[in-house]
Amino acid sequence: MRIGELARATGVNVETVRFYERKKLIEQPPRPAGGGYRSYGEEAARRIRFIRRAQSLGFSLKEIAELLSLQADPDSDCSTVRARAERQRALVDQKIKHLAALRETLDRLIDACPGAGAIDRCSILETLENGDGRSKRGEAPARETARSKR
Amino acid sequence: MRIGELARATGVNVETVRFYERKKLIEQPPRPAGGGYRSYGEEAARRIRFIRRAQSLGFSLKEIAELLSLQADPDSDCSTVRARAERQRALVDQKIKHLAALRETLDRLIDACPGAGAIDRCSILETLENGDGRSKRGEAPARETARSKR
DNA sequence: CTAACCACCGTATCATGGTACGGAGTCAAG
DNA sequence: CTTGACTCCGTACCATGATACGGTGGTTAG
Repeated sequence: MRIGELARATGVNVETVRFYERKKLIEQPPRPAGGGYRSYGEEAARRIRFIRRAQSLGFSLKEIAELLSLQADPDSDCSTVRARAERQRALVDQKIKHLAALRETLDRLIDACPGAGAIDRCSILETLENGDGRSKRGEAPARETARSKR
Repeated sequence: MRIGELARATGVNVETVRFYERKKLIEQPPRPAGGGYRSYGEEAARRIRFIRRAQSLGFSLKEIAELLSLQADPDSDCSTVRARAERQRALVDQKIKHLAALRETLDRLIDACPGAGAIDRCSILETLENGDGRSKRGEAPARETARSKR
């Protein structure tokens, strides 16, 4: 398989394949001596599908790289992988809780809104202006990139 | 108030204030003629708090800019704001559903995992390899940046 | 008056997950 | 033997939400 075929077979962009190579998520096959095109095997396709499935479970590329190296390491144990999955589940739970609280607040705001009338008496905007959206002052927005204190 | 005081008062970084200015979320006061420091009023502080509160409800800076311009437009109606909030709620609902499905899948995987044993018989990795994680082939990972087809 | 300390400003960098581009090389068909 | 399709490669760019840096200039206390 050449790279274009691989990309088509796995439903990703050619550039994405190269991107994964740069990120060491898949191995770049050597160019044939004397020049020519790289040739990819089924292994590469399986890797890419692995990556996409893991992404769909919410794993980041970094975490996926870790899963892949666990997979490659004969000394690693299934319990390690399981622990990763559990950590991921806990993160997902956290996010769900956060979103549920958000939803609550939005609900309250929407219910309190008369739904018509001049903008300067909009209860939603007023709440945003003056607070009492039950959020701590100066609260950091829930970012994806939560690299703990730097 | 000078910028540092404003930043302290609102709990954000000075650079963040400037960043919001560049993004036109808050107005940059003119420098006094003849040089000197810009002076910020309570208005600026209210704006920044507005932004942080709206962020904590899941609005992006772009959406917040829209809310702010609605607020500034005397012809706009409360119903428009309400509609934004409803759209936001729908998005939150969608994300919650997505995460709940994720959680389900992770749960199944974790339950099926023996929790110990050689990595090459790990059922979690196997599922990622061969699929049946109930996800459509070639599924796009749920990204935040969902700019519809380009 | 001068040392700290802040403000100003443009630009660079971070992380995340890609996508795009341009020029050169390769390959197969006509 | 040329054309068109593809590959290769480095680098640049997209969005998102900041944070950092360095040089210059204003301000204020001692």
